[in-house]
Amino acid sequence: MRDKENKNPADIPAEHDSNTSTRHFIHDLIDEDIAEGGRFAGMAVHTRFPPEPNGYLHIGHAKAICIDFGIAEQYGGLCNLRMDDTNPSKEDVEYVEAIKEDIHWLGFDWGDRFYYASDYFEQMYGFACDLIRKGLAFVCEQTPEQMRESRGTLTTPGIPSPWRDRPVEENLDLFRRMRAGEFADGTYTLRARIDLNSGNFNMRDPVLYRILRIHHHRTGDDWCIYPMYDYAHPIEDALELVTHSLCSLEFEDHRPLYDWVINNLDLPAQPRQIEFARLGINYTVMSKRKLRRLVEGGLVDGWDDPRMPTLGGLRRRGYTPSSIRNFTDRIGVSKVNSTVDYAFLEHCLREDLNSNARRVMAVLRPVKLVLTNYPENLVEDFTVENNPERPEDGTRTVTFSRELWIEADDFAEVPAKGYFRLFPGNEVRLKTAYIIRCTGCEKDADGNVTTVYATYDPDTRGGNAPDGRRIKGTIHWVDSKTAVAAQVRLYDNLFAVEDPDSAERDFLEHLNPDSLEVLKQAYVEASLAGSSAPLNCQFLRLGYFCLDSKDSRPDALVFNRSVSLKDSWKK
RNA sequence: UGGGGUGUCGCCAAGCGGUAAGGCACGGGACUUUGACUCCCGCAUGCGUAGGUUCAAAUCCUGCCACCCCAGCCA
Repeated sequence: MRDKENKNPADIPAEHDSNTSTRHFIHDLIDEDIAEGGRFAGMAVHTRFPPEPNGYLHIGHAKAICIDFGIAEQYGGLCNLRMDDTNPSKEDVEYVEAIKEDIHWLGFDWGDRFYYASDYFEQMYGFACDLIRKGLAFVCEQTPEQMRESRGTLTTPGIPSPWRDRPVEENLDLFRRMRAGEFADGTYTLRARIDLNSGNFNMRDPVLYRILRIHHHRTGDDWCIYPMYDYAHPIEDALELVTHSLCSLEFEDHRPLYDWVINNLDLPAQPRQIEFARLGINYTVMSKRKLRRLVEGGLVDGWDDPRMPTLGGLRRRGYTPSSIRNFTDRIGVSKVNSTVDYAFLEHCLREDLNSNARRVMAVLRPVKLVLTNYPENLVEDFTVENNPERPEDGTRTVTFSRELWIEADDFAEVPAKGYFRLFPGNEVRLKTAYIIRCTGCEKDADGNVTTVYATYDPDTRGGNAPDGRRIKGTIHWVDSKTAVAAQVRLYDNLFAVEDPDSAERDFLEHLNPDSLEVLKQAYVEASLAGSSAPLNCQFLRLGYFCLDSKDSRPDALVFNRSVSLKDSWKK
């Protein structure tokens, strides 16, 4: 049913094309607009993603990107990328390239439609003069304090600025001189003349232009007056022939002003603003301001720390573009303030990596296993499948000898109820190698197990029992003769509480002290020697890991755990 | 107290007057050379709440309640 509206159904991943969650209320509204014709007659659906280049993109932006580009795609329309750079005090070119890179990484492309709001400064100035001529804007001399006082309160209307009825010619002259740099910063503003009685503060004569002598990253010092978002945005959209301007819920109050600008100017299009809820995820924070505090406070390893919800962080953590697109697609789009479980994001990653990541064996917390009846100098080769989900990915060879590394967790001197791994007297299968029987262990002075002893059954090569006996446990291992040492970083939630934002206390007080655990002496199988990023793989029975793009070197591997495997045993 | 929004399972979310989809999480079972994957089964007599209209209401009407956003020369 959904496909009826989708001009391009082939672009929707097959695994959820029967899922209604990809269709949502915005589709309904657009369908209505198309059916009505009217101001959208003859126009292709046209959206835009308009970030302000003042920080790095995070997964909340990914939701918006998927909606903006996704809807354009589904309707056979277009989506522009536009830097909303109307406030030079916060912006920097540094972010522009990073933003473009992140969007491309997600798999979206804006073609030749990359724009800057600053491209339109001259036209915006002209439109402002039009508003003045229509008596819809005036130059105001109120200070910020005076403006705040005369704006009124929730229950009382605003009172008119003393400059509200300034004659058109005088307004035109003053506005021209504002632009010419005749006045100091903050001394004059251009304001819209709308409705001081409105219950909506945005309509109580909002500021349209302010004087700001700040070097702009693109226009340099050409301008000393800059347009405000509420005035600039509808013009930017209209000039680009955008039909549907999608944004988040907090702009609902701004829509009347958006429409006011559209309706009072002679623009080439009349875009419609539609608002949706922004993404929240538990155990993390999403505001740029807070993420910045984490970075600047040195609490994380930069904007791309693998624990960060930034696209850079998720990428370094091992998240794939399709896992993120899938996630944003499946959480749906609505107007309800919502917080999605982090577990769902993890689910989407596991789902992707389960079918695509090659399996390897690695031992994170090594304990030596000695097979006392295995010949001292014998080395055998075993063939292992790279991905049981995808036989076409082939096989590889791992070596096997008398001394192996196994996971400390896979041995228990005294097994808990239901434990079916290695313990004295018990049999276990070494993945693809042999069935072994534990005979005991050796401990150091502190009681830590240092070596586990076992005998192997030579008749079970490959792990098959000729007598058909059932072996419940299969454990992973790495040959100590060929193992490659590696550092492995395990990550947990950055915050210890579900909603670090809500509490009375500062969000930083909820940081999870155990969000990072570094294992300096792990062992991975020899096939991984010399690898370099990007590399996603599954460490058998442990989880999905990737090479750290910053710190790993072919001769000194560093892995990040992207997400653990589900574990129905965990004590 | 003004304006704008939203309330369907622990978390997302369909539903648009005809008798509560789906996913995640969770619990149980089957399978298993990953305690993974996969596969079965279970999981809202209930849709913020109180009334009303109707043969029939999550869907329509009215009142209440709760939560979110807004008084930047930020976006």
